[in-house]
Amino acid sequence: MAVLSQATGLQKASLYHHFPGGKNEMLETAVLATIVELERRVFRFLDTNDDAAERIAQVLGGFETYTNGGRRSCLLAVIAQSSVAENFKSRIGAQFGAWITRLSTTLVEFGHSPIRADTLALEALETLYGSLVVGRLLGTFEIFDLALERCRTNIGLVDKIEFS
Amino acid sequence: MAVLSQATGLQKASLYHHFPGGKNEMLETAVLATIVELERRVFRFLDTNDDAAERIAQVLGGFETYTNGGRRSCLLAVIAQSSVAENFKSRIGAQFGAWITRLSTTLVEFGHSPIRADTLALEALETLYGSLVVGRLLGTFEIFDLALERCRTNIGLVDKIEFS
DNA sequence: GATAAACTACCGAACGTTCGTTCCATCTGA
DNA sequence: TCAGATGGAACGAACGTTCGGTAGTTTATC
Repeated sequence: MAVLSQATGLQKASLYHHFPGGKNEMLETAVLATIVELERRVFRFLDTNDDAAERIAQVLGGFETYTNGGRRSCLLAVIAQSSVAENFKSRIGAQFGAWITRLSTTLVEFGHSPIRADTLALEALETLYGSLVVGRLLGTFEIFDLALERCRTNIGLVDKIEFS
Repeated sequence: MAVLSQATGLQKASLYHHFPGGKNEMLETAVLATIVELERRVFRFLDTNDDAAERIAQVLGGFETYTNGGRRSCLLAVIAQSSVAENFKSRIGAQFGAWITRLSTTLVEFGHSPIRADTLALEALETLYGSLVVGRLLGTFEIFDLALERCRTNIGLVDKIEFS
């Protein structure tokens, strides 16, 4: 509460005016807001009119800006670890499932087989979130960009360098 | 404190007898114990007398049992996310740096180039920790085994299936 | 080998502090 | 004028910590 009070510039009593449900409602609002933010800054690009390659590239770029180049961690990932958010687990799970499905669909449109697309979509999220975690463990942010580049290569957005 | 009290079967006052430094010392002990556990159950295998392929396989298998097949998350990853453990960040970072270096050395012995080995070592940890996080986000543990298998394939421990 | 002294592990009870919450009064803008 | 936004003040509960005491085990002393 003290942190929220300082961050918002409001006293605790004022926070209770906006969130009568208390701590629980505040957390729920934060979770839903994060889902909205991820949709707006990252996965929204899957549904534009650009061609598949461009859409995938925008998703990856969106995730880079969303995490500020790996410097900022994702609230959903943080609370998914702790036991705080048992209530939100199914909501978050369904949302990520939908995002992965949409990404996979776009990967099929890009040219991959359905099975390969499913693997690549899951693999991409694992790589991105994994590099966020490992970056924090190591105390460096450089590995995030490497992971992002690896994603692009695996998907086929970047031509592999050939030594010929 | 209540959780620790219940988990240990000791009253809070007794915990303070064993950890006069209070909450801080308890967290520090948990962090150091986790590092010891990871060394004992996972990375210790890098320094046995087995050949390189066997050692790497044992490390991956050790991580699988350590996380109970992706069901249990790693304390270090959890606290590295939060701002709780600013004090331990450098300690954890140094430790993971050392582990990655040792893994990379073994990968060179296995036959990879030094540069490729560095990449593979980092990539392996990212994949494993990433699948832990994404598994929790999705609410499923099956993807952990897939990620583990992908690690083995990338490293070259498993022959790719050829359709001939 | 018996006795006292010191040490160890443990707990009940209390303490000040912070947390989560509520009530009520004031202020603001339409 | 009046609904909505804000904060001061208070409250019970939980947290983090300390203190004093008990029971059991070692160690030192004769």
